[in-house]
Amino acid sequence: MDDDIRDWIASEIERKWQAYWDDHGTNSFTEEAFRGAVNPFYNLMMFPYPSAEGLHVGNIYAFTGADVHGRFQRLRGHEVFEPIGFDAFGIHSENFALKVGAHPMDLIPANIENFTRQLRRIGGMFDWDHTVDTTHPDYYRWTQWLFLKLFDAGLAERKEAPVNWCPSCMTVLANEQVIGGACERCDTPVEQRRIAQWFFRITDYAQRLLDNLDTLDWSETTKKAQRNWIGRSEGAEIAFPLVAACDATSGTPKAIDPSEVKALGEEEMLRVFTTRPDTLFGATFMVLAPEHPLVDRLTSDQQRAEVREYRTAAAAADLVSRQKTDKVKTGVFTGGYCRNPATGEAIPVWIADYVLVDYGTGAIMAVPGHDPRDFDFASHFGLLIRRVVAGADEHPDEPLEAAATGEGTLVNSGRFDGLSSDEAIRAITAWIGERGLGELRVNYRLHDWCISRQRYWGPPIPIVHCDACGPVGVPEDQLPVELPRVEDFKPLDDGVSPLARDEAWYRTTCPECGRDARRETDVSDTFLDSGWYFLRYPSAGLDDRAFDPEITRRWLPVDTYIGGNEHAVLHLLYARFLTMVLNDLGHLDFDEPFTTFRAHGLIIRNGAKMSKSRGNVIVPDPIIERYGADTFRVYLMFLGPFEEGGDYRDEGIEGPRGFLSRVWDSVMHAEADRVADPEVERKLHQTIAQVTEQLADLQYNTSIAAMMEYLNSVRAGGRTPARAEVEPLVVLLAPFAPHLAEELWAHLGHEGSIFEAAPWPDFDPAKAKEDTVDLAVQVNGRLRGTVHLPLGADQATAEAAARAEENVARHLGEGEIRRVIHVPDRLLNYVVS
RNA sequence: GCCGGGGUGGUGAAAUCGGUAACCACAGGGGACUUAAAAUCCCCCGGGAGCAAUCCCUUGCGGGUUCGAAUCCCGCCCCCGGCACCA
Repeated sequence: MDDDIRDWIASEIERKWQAYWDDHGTNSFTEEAFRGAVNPFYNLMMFPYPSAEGLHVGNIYAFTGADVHGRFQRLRGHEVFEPIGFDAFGIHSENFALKVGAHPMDLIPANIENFTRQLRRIGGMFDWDHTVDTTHPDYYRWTQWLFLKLFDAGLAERKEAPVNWCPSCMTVLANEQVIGGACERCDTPVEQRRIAQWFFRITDYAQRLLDNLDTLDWSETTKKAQRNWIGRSEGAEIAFPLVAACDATSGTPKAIDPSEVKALGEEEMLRVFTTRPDTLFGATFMVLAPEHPLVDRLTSDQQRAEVREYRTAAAAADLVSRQKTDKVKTGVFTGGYCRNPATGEAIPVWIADYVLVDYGTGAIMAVPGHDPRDFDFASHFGLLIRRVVAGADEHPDEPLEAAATGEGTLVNSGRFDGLSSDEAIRAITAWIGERGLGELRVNYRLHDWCISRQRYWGPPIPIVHCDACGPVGVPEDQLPVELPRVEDFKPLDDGVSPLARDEAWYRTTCPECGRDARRETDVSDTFLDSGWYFLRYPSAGLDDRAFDPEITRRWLPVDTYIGGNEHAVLHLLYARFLTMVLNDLGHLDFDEPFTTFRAHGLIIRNGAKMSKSRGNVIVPDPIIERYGADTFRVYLMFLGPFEEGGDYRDEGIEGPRGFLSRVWDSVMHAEADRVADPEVERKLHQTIAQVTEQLADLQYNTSIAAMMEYLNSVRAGGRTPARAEVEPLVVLLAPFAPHLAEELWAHLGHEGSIFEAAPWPDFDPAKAKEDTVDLAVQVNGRLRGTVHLPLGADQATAEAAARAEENVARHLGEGEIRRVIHVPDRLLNYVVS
């Protein structure tokens, strides 16, 4: 029975050790040990959404990679906290419930039970005493508390805003949830609607979110994604005085009498943001977003009908077609003019949907000579295009055939002619700044975080609307505002939350004045649930506060966070923002939640990401039943670099299976009373060095390869291993194959869990050191032989040996030796001609 | 278009402070054991020439630097992911 790994693999030994861990609390802590942890390590992985389908291979890949890291840190002497939980609120669960005609309150517990079973089965080192379910009132009570903290701090505000509306899901989507103008979930084109929504003022934190990135040990791709998302740009805000319409039929700028401008008054300004204030002299017209508040003021009677028609069309247009960048530019002239503060010319004001209302000021100065979009627009409508920047070989009055976006010096710009663009940015801004018409300014693409959802399956936003007092926060001692069980939770096309149909629930009294009032009937975004769960884990179960200050100080920030890069901007940015807010409010003494973040790669099968629609999904359970969790874990980690993912091939698991089988066989038959062979011992220490170094860096595939190579040398020629040769291997392998390692550790006569008892093998450089090397011998850079030499042999020794090689000698005979390059212990290269 | 990551045998992939390209596996071929199969074990396995020794070619393409380039530099091509009318 010892000889065949299949006897233990599929069931008994793995289940035996899983039961052992539960019974002995191997993966959890006593209260005292938890609070008093000396060398704590918080190992976090992104918690799953408990779908009806169960864990998929992608989940298991991510969790295994994180678990290997946690188990490694534990064997290295840390007290490792490795929690798991369930992100169970949200539209995904709600839509699934609607589809199968069930209630999420009934479905979720069953899904969680199934997930829990699967998570245990894969042998994760999870602390089941500190788990979290975002749909449980004990959790979302504190999600609501968090909302109130932001509300009290003035960081949550209600405003009517154009929002992305998915007509299929019938809900508002965050900008982040709109992918290419369509709903990220159902691909339905998104429409615009104006609804009063709750927003978190994440834009207040834009610069800090950007700056702190430099201090974080995160995957570079993730940091870059965040930087792009925050989208800082430097430029200037410039005010263009409004002037009355002169000749509404003309689209060309015309000089205007200064006295006329004065008479009209300059108090009314159209403000624009530009990154190119150096091109101000080339601004020959203005463009407002159709929704811009000044459109009515600017529109002349003559143009009114046309403007109204365009605005109506723009408002109705879905965002997909509106955001198409390759369509012909559209727009209409308002009949209004502004005065270019640099040239003094009156320039026409247009509206067009290529200008976005929610970026910058919602208006631009159009510089068609040097901006491709403005060039397209001007060409299409016959507006003036003026060159104000010229390259070294370009004439100032040379006509432009396309927007010139390159560097150059200023022309047609009055006293600024001849300055470089860089110099002119500061000079021109300062010049118009003297008249109070401009200043340097920074803009961000980041938008405030809309957290309102007109849906059912989420935590109610803890606000009461009172006619007298306005929106009032629910007092903390009345939390949670429980989500009622509503049987008819299907969203309707009226944009009203399902909770608004439950009058008994929403009717209440104002906490401040006691008069009749109405509860907020929107629920909050799932990203709020997941934005703080890592704070709750260590304090899970505490019912008097969201998180305990002492425990939090000891365990946070998170040491290592592992998850998918699909959350690079949404989840990770929100979590950072909330942490900063809690830091500012004195609830946390750190302002970045995740010291180290690593994004894992994707599992590819048959050339594509696994998905149901592609039909290339692997259901993990049967594989685990057949091969065991350990084999599956090793296989997944061996596929390719963890941070890059890999191709899943069904036959590939045979390699790891055979490897574990040979480990088993080698340990079972090892001779206890023999000392290690010196050659094998050398190899062992080289392996210890490599595995130790690479595990710390999540380089799992090469660590496994190193262990396989070592085992091959242990078993070379069918020799019987000595115990001293294989016992350290059991420990090295334990993070990957924890059950097998436990069983073999016990077989070797040790008491207790390997993760509690075993020291990580010591690396001894002296023992790893080779005393001979194979030196490559090249002639003119081509390999002509190798010579076996003592380590550290000098050039004379190396040359003597090299010249004695027949093949080397032959090639040296071809010419005269011009040069000899000797890299000790690596190579010898003769340059011959 | 912009920003990341990548392109190496039949396949997954190693090797990147420039120094023997292809570790470790999978698939394939051959052999041992077996009545047979499975399992297990051993050998071969980038391409070409050669009986062999050995030689030539090969890290997406084209140049360059260097005694020496998968690795560094310049110019391209392709694939994956993200962002995208953000002024």
